[in-house]
Amino acid sequence: MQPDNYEFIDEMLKEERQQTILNEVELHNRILLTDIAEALDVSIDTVRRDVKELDAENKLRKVHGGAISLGFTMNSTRNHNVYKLEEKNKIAQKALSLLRPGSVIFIDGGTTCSELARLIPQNLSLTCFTHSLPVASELLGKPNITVIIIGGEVSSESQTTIGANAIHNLSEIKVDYSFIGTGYVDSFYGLTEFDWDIVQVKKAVIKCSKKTVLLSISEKLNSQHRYKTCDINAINTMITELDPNDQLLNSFRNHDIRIL
Amino acid sequence: MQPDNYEFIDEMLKEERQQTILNEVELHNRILLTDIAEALDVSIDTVRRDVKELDAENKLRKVHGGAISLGFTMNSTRNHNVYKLEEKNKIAQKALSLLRPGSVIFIDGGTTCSELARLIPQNLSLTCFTHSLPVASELLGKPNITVIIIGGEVSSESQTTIGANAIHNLSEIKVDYSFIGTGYVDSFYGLTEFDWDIVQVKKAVIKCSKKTVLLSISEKLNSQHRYKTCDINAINTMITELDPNDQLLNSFRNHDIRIL
DNA sequence: GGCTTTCTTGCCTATATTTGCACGATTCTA
DNA sequence: TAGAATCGTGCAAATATAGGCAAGAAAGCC
Repeated sequence: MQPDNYEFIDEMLKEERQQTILNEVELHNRILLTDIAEALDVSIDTVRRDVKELDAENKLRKVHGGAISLGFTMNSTRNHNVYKLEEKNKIAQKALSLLRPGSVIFIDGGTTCSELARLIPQNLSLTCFTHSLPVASELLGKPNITVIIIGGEVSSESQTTIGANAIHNLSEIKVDYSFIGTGYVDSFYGLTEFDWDIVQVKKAVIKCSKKTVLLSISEKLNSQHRYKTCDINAINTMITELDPNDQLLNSFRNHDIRIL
Repeated sequence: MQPDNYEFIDEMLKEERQQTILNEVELHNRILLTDIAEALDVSIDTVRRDVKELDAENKLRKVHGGAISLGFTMNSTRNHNVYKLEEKNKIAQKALSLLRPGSVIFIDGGTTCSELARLIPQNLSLTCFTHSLPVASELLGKPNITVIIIGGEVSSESQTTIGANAIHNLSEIKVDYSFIGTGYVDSFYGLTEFDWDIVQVKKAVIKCSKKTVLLSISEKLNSQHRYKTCDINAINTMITELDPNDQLLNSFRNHDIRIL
């Protein structure tokens, strides 16, 4: 989120401040307390108190570290993660450029993918498969998007469907692009995860996609964990918040990957 | 706010002063009492009294430290569905009494069913099927509940999955209880809906349930619409916010329905 | 005009609200 | 599980508020 330039007023009334916060939440769907505190030049405690009051009045929902709009979507989904939101926003912006009218795509779970879902423009018509509840919620408001949820048992941790049923359902579809996230990525070890069930689903996703696009913040580069989703070669396009020429991406250039 | 240069009048009448204050509020959307007091060269107490009177006359809204224009806050009242929330809560409370540890249940979409999902206690272990995203979200926080989403195309209006895929998925399961809502219910015409697709899904839900529980606010009693979900006899238990002996429920007593 | 009554205004004091800070508890991420 | 971020609470300083009081102005009455 780019902290907007608020009109700088020496003394802001509490009501004004709360109204400003509400406007920001409605505009961006979510805010960070720290951003608001800085933008409005008040202490974080004050913002925290304001948000708490607004929450009590049912004007928004307070979450750890920020607040989210309680608009039509029930993105009241538990803990909205606001970590590295700016980077994720940048990645999602780049990913948008791959979308064409009429495309059939899959969107994975995770905050970066949710951000992509959120940014998809109203006037773009798409068919979107997803196994992520937050992603489905983000997409629901957009009139030109057909949303299809992959059924199955819901993992409360990832808020996605997992398990045999989900994997089976994935085996019966074919999409043009899948946009997936990962816990860890390394040019040698490929994509890895902490959780076994998640790996199985991601494998199924990759299998049902003509092209696979990896969305990952640079922080995850050159890290690995226990269970392997796929080789790095299985990825067709890789998007980070970095400039494509950044040296941090050097080790990925030998592979047949498009880097955005 | 730059204190405007008011025409300096040695003795300003109370009426004039209040009009000036009103003008300022309309112009800037907000004022600080201290600014006004200084600008008009009267004591802060006088301004405070003026603003208090104007507030009582509904000309502006007094807040701590200042006043804001009435138009300023109007924009934020998006209707959030809190319609008849108390009744729905009462219904959900009654429905809770049907739940037993280990039960396998289905929960329909709609605000009454969401309320039921919200109220399910943390320590009750259940397997819950649902085709409603909001219901799934409510259940996700509860550690002892296995949540399974029925896959399919998502209807943005109802925030539930519908269509052939959802119906097929429902045909492959069997649950002890299903808790369903309805658009309209009448002892003669049965359960009816405005939307054809919704009806098809509800039929599939009823078919996969050993027992079907209808949750409906009394407002919907004795109303009907275009498409029929099922006869009233298909319902095993009916729950409204009314006392089970209420005369409004008389026409349902001839049928083999348990009324809670 | 003289008198009282009412209204307005400013000042004072006790109380309430707002705000920022400190510190331990809690939650989140890795 | 460790480290960091965030949260909640209590506290103190600054500011705002409510209500009482009194001086002065305005209005009504004789």
